[in-house]
Amino acid sequence: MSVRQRYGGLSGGRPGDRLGGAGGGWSRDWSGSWAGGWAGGRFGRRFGRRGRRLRATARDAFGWQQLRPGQQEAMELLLAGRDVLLVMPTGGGKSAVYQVPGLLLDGPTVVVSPLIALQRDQVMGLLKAGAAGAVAVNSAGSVEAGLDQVSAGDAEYVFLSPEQLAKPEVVERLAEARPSLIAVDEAHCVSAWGHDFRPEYLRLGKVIERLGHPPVIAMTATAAPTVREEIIESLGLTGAQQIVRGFDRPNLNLEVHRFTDDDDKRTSLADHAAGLDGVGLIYVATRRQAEEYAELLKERGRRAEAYHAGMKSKDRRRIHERFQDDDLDTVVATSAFGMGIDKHDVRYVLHAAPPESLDAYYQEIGRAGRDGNPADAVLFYRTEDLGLRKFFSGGRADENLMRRIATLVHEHGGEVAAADLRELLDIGAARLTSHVNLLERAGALEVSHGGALHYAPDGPPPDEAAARAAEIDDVRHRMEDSRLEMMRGYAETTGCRRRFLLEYFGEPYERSCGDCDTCRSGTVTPPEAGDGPFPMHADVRHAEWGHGIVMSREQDRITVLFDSVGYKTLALGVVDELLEVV
DNA sequence: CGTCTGCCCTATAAAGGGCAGACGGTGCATTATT
Repeated sequence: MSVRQRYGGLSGGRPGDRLGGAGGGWSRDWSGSWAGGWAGGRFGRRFGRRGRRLRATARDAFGWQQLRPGQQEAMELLLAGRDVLLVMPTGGGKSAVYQVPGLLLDGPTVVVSPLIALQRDQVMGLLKAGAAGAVAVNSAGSVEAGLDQVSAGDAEYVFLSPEQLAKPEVVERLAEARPSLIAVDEAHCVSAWGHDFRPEYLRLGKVIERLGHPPVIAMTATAAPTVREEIIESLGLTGAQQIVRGFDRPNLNLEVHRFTDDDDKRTSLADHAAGLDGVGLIYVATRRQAEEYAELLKERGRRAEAYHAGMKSKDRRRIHERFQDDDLDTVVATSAFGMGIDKHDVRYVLHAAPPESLDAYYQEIGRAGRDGNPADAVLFYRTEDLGLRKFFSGGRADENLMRRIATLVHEHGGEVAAADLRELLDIGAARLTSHVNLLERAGALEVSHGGALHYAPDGPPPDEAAARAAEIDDVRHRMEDSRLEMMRGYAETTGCRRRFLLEYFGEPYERSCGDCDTCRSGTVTPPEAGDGPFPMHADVRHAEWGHGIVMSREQDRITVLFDSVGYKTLALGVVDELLEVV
């Protein structure tokens, strides 16, 4: 399957909606979204009756006087039975998009949420609004009691983690309640966490099927095309409509400060942060750095605290509260601090090290300037800092282990309990799940409702299955490496940074913003006029890497997203013989 | 992949070089122990 087929197909369902070969955009849904901002209106007219019902419910049950076009469009699609992928900035009102239709549809709404803290916030908000019952089913409380509440019809909204949904008995209970809507919150976790950290994320597609596949909405604040594609594929969304609201945040001042020496960088960042007004965030790569930088800022007279997952949950909660209440100037954090931040006047987000992808970077700097006032997004960068990210993404799957798993299940011939396999192989649950996930994608294993494994009737023999699974894992790692390379590209580009970011997210932006550090310093070469040999978003074929899509063009180079190896930046003049438009 | 830690080594003695090995993020759930 080609990138274009996948992208085009993803927003499909209504063929007339696609731009047929015009080459200017991938689908009308997208072009309408990124150009339109909030100023829509066409959907309200098109779905008059549903729109009125939705607006009335929003007003009567939640007290919202108006719905934004992106919200209403998504809600109407859900009421019409469609699956939706919604990419909308935090603070754009993503929660409303499932809450309102949830009330109108007959049956509970299942909300998949990655953090217990987020589940708690959402439940409290809903109960406060008083619109309907809500319950979180997780290890912080009684799972049994929560499910009873659902069975009794007392909970319109049920919040669960993917781990709860990996338990067959939980899914059975939910299925009996006949859910009418499934919302997957923070859906980028599917791609970011599913493959190793929290492999249950990759099982959600099966869960959705088991729950009868009611309309599904997957929601996230930031996702590049490859990530969107992965979410849709992994969740098994059918004919999903993508609603992508503009990525551009003109009030964010984009800068990169480059260093060769780590001490210089540290001092420079601390001095810089100490001179900034307002409340801000500093992202660091390790827990230890969080402590160190917090100390440096305290020495400079700022109210700063570290935040990372190694701290007591009580202290973490306290720091979060103080941050919200302006009782701190700066929180110095690992990636642990982020989801659940609801603060609109964050004036700066500084990075002491690059994250693993531009998706993660944009997610993190997106926490600045939600109020629309100017805010700084400054990356303090050394090339060496990419090494740690490479390490974190490391770990290739173990082909031998996969061969052993496949062989065991194959020879057994029937249903094998996961627990038995774990004991037999002496490995942890996460390790088993991630390897089983790969074997499943290779078409060798199937997981039944009860959670047991069996060999796929038409599956390849164990050896071949393991090899195929290893190849799937390999492609993913190549993709991941290329995403890190794009992070490097952003940090090291002499072109317009805003353009680099937006084109990464698939928004054509063939100009310079005039406002980022590179534009101001005059290093930006003017974008190439006209079409050139490789137009934006053209399908191309490379002699070695096969099919790809042109993601960005500069005067002397282009960046192509290849199906097999991810992002590659190619020098024009050199590459012309190897690359052709197809 | 890069950095930090701890140890050995040298040999007027002290401090610093060299080297091997450890460590590095995100959270769910569950279980055993106070």
